[in-house]
Amino acid sequence: MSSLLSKHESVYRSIRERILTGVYGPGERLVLSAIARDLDVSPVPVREAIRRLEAENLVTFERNVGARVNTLDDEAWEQLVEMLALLDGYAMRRAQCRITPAALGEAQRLNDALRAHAGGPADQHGEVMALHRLFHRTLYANSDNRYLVESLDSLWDRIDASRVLASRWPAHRLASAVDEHDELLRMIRSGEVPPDELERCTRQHSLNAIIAIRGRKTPVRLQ
Amino acid sequence: MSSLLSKHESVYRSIRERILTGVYGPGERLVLSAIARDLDVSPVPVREAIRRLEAENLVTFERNVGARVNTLDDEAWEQLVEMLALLDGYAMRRAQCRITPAALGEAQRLNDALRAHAGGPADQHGEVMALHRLFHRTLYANSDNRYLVESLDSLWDRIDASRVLASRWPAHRLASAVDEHDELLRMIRSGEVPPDELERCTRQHSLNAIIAIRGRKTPVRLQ
DNA sequence: GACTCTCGGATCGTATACGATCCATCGAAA
DNA sequence: TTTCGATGGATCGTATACGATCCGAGAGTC
Repeated sequence: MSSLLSKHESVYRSIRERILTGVYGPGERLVLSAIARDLDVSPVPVREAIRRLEAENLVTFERNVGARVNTLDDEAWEQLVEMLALLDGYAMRRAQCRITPAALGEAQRLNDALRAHAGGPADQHGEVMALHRLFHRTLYANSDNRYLVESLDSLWDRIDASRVLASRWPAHRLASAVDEHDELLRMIRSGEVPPDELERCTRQHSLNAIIAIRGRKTPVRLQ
Repeated sequence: MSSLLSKHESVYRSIRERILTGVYGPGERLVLSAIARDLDVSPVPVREAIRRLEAENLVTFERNVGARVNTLDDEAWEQLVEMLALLDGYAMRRAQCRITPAALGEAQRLNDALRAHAGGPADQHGEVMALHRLFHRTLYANSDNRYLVESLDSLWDRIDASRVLASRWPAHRLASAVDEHDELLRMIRSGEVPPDELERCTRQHSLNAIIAIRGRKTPVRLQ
């Protein structure tokens, strides 16, 4: 008599899911006993799940106080997105000569779906964010480096959990992003763009998100 | 009446230290109850510690079977070093205009110490590895991006734990590495090397480690 | 001799129990 | 009124207990 998942594993997935979808928002307290009661397990597997989430930088745990969903201030958020730009740019470089026509087509389809949202109502941020993330993942999944893909997934998780993009992406940025995506797809299809150039452009595309969010508040000082 | 560290924390540090220094080698089993007895705690905090190490990719845990120190096959090792090359290259780019003369001097001193080992006995791999890691850390610590530094530290941990470098770095590689380090320091000091160029050279320096370890066994296929 | 089955020890998985710590609240003293 | 210290509830921290699972060893069968 064994369930497929250990309790600690299913608790881990539940909490993680709730953090990524915003059910547990940034800064929210995670009380072990309350979660245990809610998920109908004892506090022990909940503690294990929280430890994993702590190691993944999704929650912060303070001794004798408890766990909280991580919060990102502006600087931390920008540094994370900068990491994303770095990894995504390199992943695109690696994917350039490995990517299948099917994956390229899928990416194009996703970007077209994004474009359909560009003029639409601003209350569908959740769906836009999911499409955007999936567009990038469809491409970087072809980079053929397991750790690169894992790191990118993890970075996106942290960025999603912070709700910064979801709440502050300026509406006008979406149109530019979609155009940049198209340009990246063109570069890959052409097969004649030097790797350095493709990596540079992909990196810049992600860095543009930082500039867009900063707006005119602070001087841009990237690199 | 409180110790500075919770038991789970001190257990975590103990096990981690043993993995990084090779006391627990790759593939070695970590039996919870044995570790608990050894460190004089109950199995519960040991389990928490193992969960963290699992999330950090230092150990793998299999349900109802137990934990093992992670093993890296050649391909996995190369992919990790490739990540290291990517992050380290970018960190150097960011550090270029931030690095202090003191840090530069320290790096030079470390590299000189490395050179002193270049012709010496081959049985001091441990010390050479530590110096080499520290040389790079002294530079990338100036990159002013917290997550970049954390990721680099974590990558070095995993690479150290795999014992691949320690056991298979060809002796002749050290001399070349030391020369490349000098060249990187020169580039930073000159203050006139374009960021792209510095990043490219730093990245290549790390990739050279892969080529050196591969030897002539397999065709080199980077990027 | 090879295969299967059963059994038992090793090990993990989780619940429960209870002590330790923190912190918000409230009352007393300055 | 402000400050300080006491108090109690909320919450974490860890030990213990015991059931569940795995896996290897040995017996039994073909």
